[in-house]
Amino acid sequence: MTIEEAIKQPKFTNEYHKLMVNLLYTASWVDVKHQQFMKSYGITVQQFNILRILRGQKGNPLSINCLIERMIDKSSNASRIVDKLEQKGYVHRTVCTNDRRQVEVRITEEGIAFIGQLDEPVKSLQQYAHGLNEEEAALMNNFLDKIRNSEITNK
Amino acid sequence: MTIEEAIKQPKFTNEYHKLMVNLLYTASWVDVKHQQFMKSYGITVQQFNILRILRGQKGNPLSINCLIERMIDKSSNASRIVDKLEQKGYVHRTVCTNDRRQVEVRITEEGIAFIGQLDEPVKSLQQYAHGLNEEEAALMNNFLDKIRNSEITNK
DNA sequence: CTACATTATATGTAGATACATACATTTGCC
DNA sequence: GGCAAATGTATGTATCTACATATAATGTAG
Repeated sequence: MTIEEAIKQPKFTNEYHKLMVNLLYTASWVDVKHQQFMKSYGITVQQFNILRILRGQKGNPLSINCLIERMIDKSSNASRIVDKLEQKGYVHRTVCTNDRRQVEVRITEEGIAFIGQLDEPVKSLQQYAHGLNEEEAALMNNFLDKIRNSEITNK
Repeated sequence: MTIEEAIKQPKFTNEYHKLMVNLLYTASWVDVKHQQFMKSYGITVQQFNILRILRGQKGNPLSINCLIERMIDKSSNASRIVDKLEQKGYVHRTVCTNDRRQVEVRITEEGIAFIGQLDEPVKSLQQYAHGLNEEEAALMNNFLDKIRNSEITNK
């Protein structure tokens, strides 16, 4: 299905207009797929991303601020997402002794076990990118970076 | 800024993994820009999109279902978005006489005047796509369509 | 025509979100 | 040390969202 069909709009003013719409539409489409997948495991996409970031730390903790820096959608309430993960027993909070304003968030054994069980099925989500070959994927990564960086030059 | 820098992740497992993350991150980035812009005019992105769809109808009404079909992010509560627009006086609802289940949503004169005043400033949002030349934009549109269509073949 | 399924929209509800603000702690300056 | 600014996190609030359900109108099988 082309983007024109997907949103029943026969034509766009130009290729750039179409690109903005297509980008937002496709990302929303991918996001919904991720949401549905995560929901079937009783977790949200944001919770999953934070768990994965923490696992990548190999036992080292991260503060809430560091988590925000690494999140795909920089949420203003990472604090409450961590709340949920803590309720589920997947992460653990401790006050940082060096700087008592900071909170050290660490993944628990349960968290590691839980996310580990998702590793295989999660790969299927990446398959969405496989409509492209590796060269095309690399090119598109390049384009996406360019879009974000065009801000300064254009305004 | 590369996607690696943007989310402080030094490397991805492969170009496809990176693409999924980059797509979600960049779309969220663009979306936030749109949100901020629309907010400065007292409207949400979703409300704006519906208004623009209705204006494109040249006076012909659209049902709620038709609106959903044309929305970029197919919302489950288009009904309530139309509520907000009606409260602002930008659209008008009437029951369809042929099928009394349907609601005919029409843009009002006030709605046309309101959205008309946004035409020029909205163009600046499209500028985000101008980090690419027209050929690259077309190629990327092609890639985005491919990503959505890879679903069937891959699962 | 009646009964039941389907369609179109609206609404109730729990949870998530953005934004502003609060609170505690640390930093830097005098 | 004392005090204002800055920082890191949490929380209050209104709004938004997804999902389930309600309501009403239409279609259809018998």
